[in-house]
Order: sequence, then C-alpha cells, then structure tokens
Amino acid sequence: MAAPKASDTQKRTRIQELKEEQILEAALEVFSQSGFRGSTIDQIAEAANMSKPNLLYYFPTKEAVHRVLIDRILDTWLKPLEIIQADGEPLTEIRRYIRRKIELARDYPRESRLFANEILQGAPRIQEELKDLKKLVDEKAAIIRRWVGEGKLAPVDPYHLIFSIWATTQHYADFDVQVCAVMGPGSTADDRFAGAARFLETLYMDGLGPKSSDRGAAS
Amino acid sequence: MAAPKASDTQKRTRIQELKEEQILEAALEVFSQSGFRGSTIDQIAEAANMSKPNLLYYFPTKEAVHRVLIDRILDTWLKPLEIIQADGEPLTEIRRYIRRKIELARDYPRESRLFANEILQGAPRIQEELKDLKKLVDEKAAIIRRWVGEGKLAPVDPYHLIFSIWATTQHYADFDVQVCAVMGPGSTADDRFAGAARFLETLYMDGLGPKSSDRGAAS
DNA sequence: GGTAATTTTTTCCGGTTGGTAAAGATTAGT
DNA sequence: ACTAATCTTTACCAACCGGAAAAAATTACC
Repeated sequence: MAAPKASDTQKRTRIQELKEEQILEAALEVFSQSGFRGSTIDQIAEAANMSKPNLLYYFPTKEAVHRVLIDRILDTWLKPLEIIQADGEPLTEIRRYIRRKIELARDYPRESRLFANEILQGAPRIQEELKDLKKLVDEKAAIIRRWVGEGKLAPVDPYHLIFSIWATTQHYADFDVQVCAVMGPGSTADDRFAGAARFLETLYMDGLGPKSSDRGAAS
Repeated sequence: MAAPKASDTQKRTRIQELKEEQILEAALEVFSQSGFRGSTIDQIAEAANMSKPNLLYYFPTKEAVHRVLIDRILDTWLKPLEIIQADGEPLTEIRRYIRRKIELARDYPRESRLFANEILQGAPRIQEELKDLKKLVDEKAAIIRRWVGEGKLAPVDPYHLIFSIWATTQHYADFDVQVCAVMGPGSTADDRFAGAARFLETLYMDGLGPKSSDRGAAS
C-alpha cells in the first residue's frame, strides 16, 4: 500500500497512531505561530523529528494536516457553550461559561491562536464549520434572550454578550505577547489568568445583574 | 540616482508621493488578509497596479513596506488612549474611550487585522514599539487606579480593564467573518457596530459604576 | 528640443516550497 | 527465517519567492 488510508475496519498501526499524533502536535506548534501560509512542511517535520517526505507519508498534503487540527479545535471550542443551560440560574451559568473559557485560553493557547489565525485571514478553509457555530450560538442566544425577557438579566443583546466573552477570554491567549509586554516581566501566567478571571467576574456579574428598574417592571 | 531615498531637504517627487501611497494602500489590503509571511510582493504589486520590480523601486524590501504600515498603525492605535484624562469624570472618560475604539474598529478594520496578525505571530518586528505601548498604558492605568482608590469606580484591575476594552472592540474588526457568520446575512456593518456600542456601554457603565458598599467605605 | 534625472519594463538568479518517485530499511505475521 | 506489508530515506522537480541588473521609456528642467 502506498499510503496509510483508513480502510474498512480502521486497521491503524500502532506506529501510525504514534506518528500522526507527533505530527499534529508539531503542526499545532508551527501553525499557531505562523499561520497556514507562513508555515512550511519542513518546519513541521523538523518539529516532529522526521523528514518532510516521511511526514507526507502520513498526511497527503499540508492542508490535510491543517484540516485535522481545525476540526479538533472547533470541537473543543464549541463544547463549552453547551454549559449554558436554560434551567440554570442566569448569572451562575454565565459565570461558569466565562470561567471555562478562561481555562481553555490558559490551557490551550496554541489552539486558540491557530483558530484566531484562521478567522483573521478570512476563514477560507472553514466556511462549513461556521454554520454549525451559528446554529449553536443561535440556540444559546435564545436562552439568554428569554432570561432577559423574564427580568433575570439586564437587557442586553445576547449575541454581543457572547462575542464579548469570546473576545475577552481569548485575548489572553491570542495576544499573549502584548499582554506580557504591557504587564511587564513580573507577571506570571497564573497571575495574568487569575487576574483576568477576577476582573471579568466583577465586570459581568455587576454589569449583567438585573437593574432595580427592570426588576420592578418585570415582576 | 538608483533609488528614491529621502535626501537632505526631502525633495520627493509628486509621482513618488502618489505611488508610495498606492503601494501602502495595496500592502495594507494584502498584509491584513494574509499576514507578513503569507503575502508576496507580487500580490501587493498587482493590487497596486504595478510590476514587482517597480514596487521595489520605491521600497527596498517587503519588510520596509510592512514597517511603514506598522509604524503608522501603532500611532493611530495608541492615540485614543490619550483620551483618558485624569481630571475627567471616570465613567465618562471610559465611555468616550470605548466609543472611540469602536469607531476605529469600524473605520479601520484592515489596520486592526494587520496589527492583530503581527501580535498573534509573536510580534517579531515590533519589540521596540511594545515598550512605548507599555509606558502609555502604565500611565493611564495609574489614573484608573487612582479613580478606584477614590471610590469613583468599582475596584477593578486597570490593566485588565484596558485589555477587555481592546479585546471587545477590536474583536469586531479582527473576527469580522465569524461575527458575520454568527449574526447571519441580515445584519449590516452599521447594525453590528451600533449594537456592539450599545452593549458595551451597558456592560461597562453598569459593571464599573461605584458600588454602594464602596461608596460608603471610601468617603 | 535637447539633456539629465527619474520611472518602468524585461530579464534573470539563487534559494525555498509543496510534493513525487523510487529505492532502502524495518517490522509483523507465519 | 522467510515473506509481505509498512515505514524511512535519498534524490529530485516544477513552481514560486524575494530581490538584482540593466536596458528602455518617460518626465522634468533649461
């Protein structure tokens, strides 16, 4: 056989499993720092401790490697949204979502940057996936809108609320070098993310709580 | 003369002025979409309606073009921070800053994306400029901290406050395709930015206002 | 209208890039 | 231990890339 394609019953070798993970790990490192076009197969291969043709034995093209990474990341990135449950306490649900997103930014900054790179450059390779994203967001936005209607939340647009949570949390992964440069060499990663969590909690809990005027009108 | 270098008294031709602007405009378009490494001189030259060697007659290298753009953008990007004045009303000053940043994201999205691309990929070409940024932010952070100390503002970390404003406003420029995909084809750019401004105003004004407990303790 | 300075085009080059071909080395199953 | 499948390496290529050289065309100045 010329290439390790997944046949009928998925008979993947132990070595295939190992090497493919090795490649994906290296590709994540390289892609997240240089973007798709800015990264070369050679760079990825070197980071994965193998030769370029050897890498191309496991993945047919550079784009194939990228696609697998994007698919995985989108999954990880969308899942936290499902935290938000209609039958929960609104502020508690939102607080949990923010915390989870901060954790993701802290623990998977490369994934965040890879995704950001893709979106920033027009998302040419993930048009289809964005539709799934819209579906999920629409769903959660409806829940938030209902909360607002019930006076359990300040009257805010649910889409912009979600965008602002994405933006503020991912900022610490995507713009890490800027954050570090501004906060100076004294700050550790733990400092930054703990500080961010504390700040965002204050901002959102106080900014989103139902206002006295609404409370009177809604009940 | 082999190249149009700025000599003693800056005798720049009318044509030089014109063509250089033409190149910079084209380069902004290309760089902002593909990043530095992902963009080619040919792409920029074509977008500027000239040949590659012709472009290289005005700028010695690809990096030289990029540097001019970065320098210009950093200037535009930093200036709004100076809006924040110590002798103003805290919430008013912050509201004005947010508005200005939203305007910038709306009117100069390419500049925002070019800058984001640079930071995202580790800011290899603007280490020096980040120091100026830190100095300016430190200055404004001190003002905000004083406001907090005087009980005029909820007790928040000034750095994270500034980061969150950057993140939320620039998000609409940098992640435009994602925002559009989620909000659907029905939303116009004006819708999105006006909606964002309204949301952020609510969030920050309610989230940052001095709390009753603080007001009592500070006076 | 002639001449010098400026601008543009054509041609080219060494290095890099994504990817192929095929031979060689290793492993797995018997 | 033999064989077939899998894995790795070496060598290679065509396209692309940033940039140089120099001729050709245009413009500005007197």
